Amino acid sequence: MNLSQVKLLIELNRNQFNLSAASDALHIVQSAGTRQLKLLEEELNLALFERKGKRLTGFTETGLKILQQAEKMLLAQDNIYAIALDFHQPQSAHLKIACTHTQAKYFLPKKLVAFKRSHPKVKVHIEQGTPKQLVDWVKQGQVDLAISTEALDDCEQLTKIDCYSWHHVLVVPNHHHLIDGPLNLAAIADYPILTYMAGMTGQGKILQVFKDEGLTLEVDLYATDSDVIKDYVRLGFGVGIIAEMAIDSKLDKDLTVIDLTPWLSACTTKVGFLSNRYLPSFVHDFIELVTNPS
Amino acid sequence: MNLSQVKLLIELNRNQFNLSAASDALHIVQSAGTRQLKLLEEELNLALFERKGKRLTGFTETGLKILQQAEKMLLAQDNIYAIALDFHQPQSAHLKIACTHTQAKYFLPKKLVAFKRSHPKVKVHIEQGTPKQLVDWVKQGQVDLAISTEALDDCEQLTKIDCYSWHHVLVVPNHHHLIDGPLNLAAIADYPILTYMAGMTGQGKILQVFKDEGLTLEVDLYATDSDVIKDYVRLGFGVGIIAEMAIDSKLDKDLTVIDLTPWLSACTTKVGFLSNRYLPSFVHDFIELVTNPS
DNA sequence: GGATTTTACGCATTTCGTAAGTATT
DNA sequence: AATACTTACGAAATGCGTAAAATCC
Repeated sequence: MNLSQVKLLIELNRNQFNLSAASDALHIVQSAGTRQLKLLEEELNLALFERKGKRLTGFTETGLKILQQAEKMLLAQDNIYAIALDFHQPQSAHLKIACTHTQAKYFLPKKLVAFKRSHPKVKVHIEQGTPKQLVDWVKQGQVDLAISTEALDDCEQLTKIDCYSWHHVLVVPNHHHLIDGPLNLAAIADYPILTYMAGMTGQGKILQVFKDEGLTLEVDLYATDSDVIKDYVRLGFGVGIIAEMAIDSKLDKDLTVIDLTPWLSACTTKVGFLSNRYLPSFVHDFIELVTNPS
Repeated sequence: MNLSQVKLLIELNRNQFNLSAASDALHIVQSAGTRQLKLLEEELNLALFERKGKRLTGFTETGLKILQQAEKMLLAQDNIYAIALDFHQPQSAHLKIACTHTQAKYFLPKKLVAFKRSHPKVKVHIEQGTPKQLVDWVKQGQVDLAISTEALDDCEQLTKIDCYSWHHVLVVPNHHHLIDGPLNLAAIADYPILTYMAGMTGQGKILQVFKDEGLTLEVDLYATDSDVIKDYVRLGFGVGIIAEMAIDSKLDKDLTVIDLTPWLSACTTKVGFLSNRYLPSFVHDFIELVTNPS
């Protein structure tokens, strides 16, 4: 067996079993690709691919198992190069974080200040997206880690560590009627609701709680962004349900914040990363930072 | 990079950084080994080994990190060959189990009967040893899995799944004084105790419970084997504390079994294996069998 | 007919082994 | 002196590219 043969398997998988395309990806002529595949199948003495005449149509059952191991081999190889790179230019290192808007704006800043203090030369990238996107980016190795309340748990491959727990709060304009009357879910449901998009920042949990009470929420605005929600609350569109850390006690004096802990259970924000992938020490340092309270 | 270079790293680690020995292990002449190491270090542009003049004395810090990835690469490669082998001769397959005496004699039999029924052609090996040995054997790949109550949890690399929970029982000859009087730990501690060796079958838990009560146990016989303990109980050496599943209601009619659940908490027997290592489907079937209540 | 895979042949590169030389214990 | 590593050189093996043939859609 050969590393180029292993790479060929990966590329065949990426290119819908097209030998020509896979060979191109490896910068060899197509006939060389055919030959290497043939050699590998001969060495293992089994068919890695289903064939329709000469064309490859997919992996065999055994081929699929072998592909999985092939991916592990190449990941480890990539890690070796990453380690070497890390050795040569620790200074020009890049920390790539994927997270949602709420984390980027309200959780990360103080963490990154601390991180920059201990690692002044590391460049930081913050990629924003939906929780599902974050997970994809981590899986594909585009980013080092993802910080999110959602979607991380759905992915088996990711190692997850808790960062912190928090609650949702209700935000209304000052002097809103809800402030005076007795508070309960039914009272809230009387107003148009502004909150997060599906799959973001614990939104599913919010809707579920109202549904369990037999209440239908009239959600008038779905946003990815806590600030957008707050602004439309200011404009009188309705009442907002957002994450508690999205409240800025100085800037949000025109809003009244109402505790929802009696009704909504806590959410836990986590950091997720691929434990198989080599991560430079500064990435581990950063994970340590975000998973330890303040 | 090259698979033979990767193998060379592994062999250098196994052979105390002796290039000649490592080269021998790879069936190449020593000069070829030197050359490959040089090529690899040149490609990565870093020193993998500490050197004293020409001699290699150990891995550098970076070299050690790379060694770990190299081991992952070769493990995945071995897995590919294992998958191919599994494909060609599923019939001549061998299931290698490591466990303690108690598991081999009192837990495995009914499981293996069921396993043999569904996989008649698989040959079964049962390797007995102390819990620590079992863990080593699994880590080194000498066996497919270990079944034990102890030591598995100490090993990070192993994947552990619970098999079943059980309690310790007190065994005494019929008509023993302990049967009539009020039972408590102090009463038991009045007699010489026969039980397992340190590190076996929940022994640590037993001693601890007595110690917590301020009692010192007079252990007159430590054994690895429940049957040995029972026999010496029969001979009047003292009272035995053994695992409940080691009682055979038919063969042990001359012994009285006394429940210890009020004092000793439950033990959990687990199966441990390397999740990185490829295990043929019949091994997974067996794990399923032992982790599901019969 | 265009795209894809297989096979054959010659050339370039890689890697090995032999052998001689250098350093370490 | 024995062991361990490096370097030089020719030989063997591996792997590539070109080109032509076969097959699929």
